Amino acid sequence: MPDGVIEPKRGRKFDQVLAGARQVFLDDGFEGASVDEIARAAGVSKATLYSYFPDKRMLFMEVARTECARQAENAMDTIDMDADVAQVLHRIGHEIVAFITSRFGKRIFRTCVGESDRFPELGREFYDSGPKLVRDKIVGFFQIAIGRGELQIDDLTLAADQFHELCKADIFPRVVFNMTEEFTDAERKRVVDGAVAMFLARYGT
Amino acid sequence: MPDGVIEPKRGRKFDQVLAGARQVFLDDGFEGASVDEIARAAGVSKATLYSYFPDKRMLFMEVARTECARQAENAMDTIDMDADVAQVLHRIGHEIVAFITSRFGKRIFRTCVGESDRFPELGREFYDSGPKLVRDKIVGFFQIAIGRGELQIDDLTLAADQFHELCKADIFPRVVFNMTEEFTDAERKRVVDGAVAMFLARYGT
DNA sequence: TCACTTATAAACTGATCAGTTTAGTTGTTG
DNA sequence: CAACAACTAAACTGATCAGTTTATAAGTGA
Repeated sequence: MPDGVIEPKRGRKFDQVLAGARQVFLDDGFEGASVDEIARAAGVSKATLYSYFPDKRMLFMEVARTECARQAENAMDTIDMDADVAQVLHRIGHEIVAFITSRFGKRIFRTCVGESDRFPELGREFYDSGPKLVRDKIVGFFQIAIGRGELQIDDLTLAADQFHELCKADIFPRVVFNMTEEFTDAERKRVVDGAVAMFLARYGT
Repeated sequence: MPDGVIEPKRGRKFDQVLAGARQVFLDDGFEGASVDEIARAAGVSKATLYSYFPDKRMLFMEVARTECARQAENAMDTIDMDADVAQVLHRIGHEIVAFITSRFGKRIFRTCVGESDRFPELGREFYDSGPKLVRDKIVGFFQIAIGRGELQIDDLTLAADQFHELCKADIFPRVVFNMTEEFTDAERKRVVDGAVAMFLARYGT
């Protein structure tokens, strides 16, 4: 066995199952998705699916974990922490808005919340692999900016949480209660500009 | 038929059914609650239950509507709009935190979010009979305070939404992702004080 | 070719649950 | 008492669905 490459976890169809599951879970949520449907979407038999994953929940967890990490990473990696404070906040704000209004963001949030009773570890799993990373990144940025004398903050984590929440004003309830499908650039700008202005009024120097 | 009193909607057991449904839905959510369980909790036969409500969804809607209105009303009615701005904001902030950390708040939110696919009108129903009322109340207060020269706000609804979101900083994710059961007074105070300070830094005169 | 692994379709099991039906009980009113 | 309404327990229907089993096929490596 040459083992030059990391072997695909088990069997050839592992990724195929995951991809099918991702699609169906994102369309239908956890309870809404049937395993037969997932198997069909994955182009795989149900027996094969169950040879990779012990049950539906574990399959869902795998999908959620993988996707969250992917999303949070490449959202935050695009941001240049050396830029002007207002500019960085604008960029972060727009990333946050983009996430909560995205298909994936809506879906994963809804499912985590809705299923959190029958699935208690899911919430924390999601939080740690998504929002938490973003918060840490924001706190890191605050420290840099404070060092530069551009911000003045005593409670760093509170400030990060406040900024995050500010970016959800107006938009979040409309998303979460299924009241608006798409948001215009103007709507996004209004909220992010408002968040940055408020944040700087409080913590700017 | 003397009709001196408004007759109880239909039959004697209407309220009994509603009370049972309220209890079980609040414990188990919509999908988690079984109609048999509701009937048992209400001390009523299933047939009787179905003589009052055409199906489970309508029963849930009735419970949600009734409860939301009740909650939103008596939360906001306790607030004296003539007091000092900072004081009013503190009171409103604590009411908001109290709601989102309450058993009812958690439960209704989770259910609305989780069920919003198979139940699209539920989200708006909830929003209109709860958060919307609060927002209108806050906007009303802003207008008074602006008249008094104590606040300076151009986009009133955005400001109201911002304040609402600020009061959820830190607490909301911990509630929604099932990470914290109870919050101390210190935790609540930290968030509400932070929200008021930030709000006044931006909009205070 | 043989042995082994991985896959497949399809039938099956067992459970849950919304909503209906049935056959009978209770309470009220005239 | 008779008629009627509201109510009851319990069985039933019909559907969904997670997870298993069976019997079979296809690819691979020695």
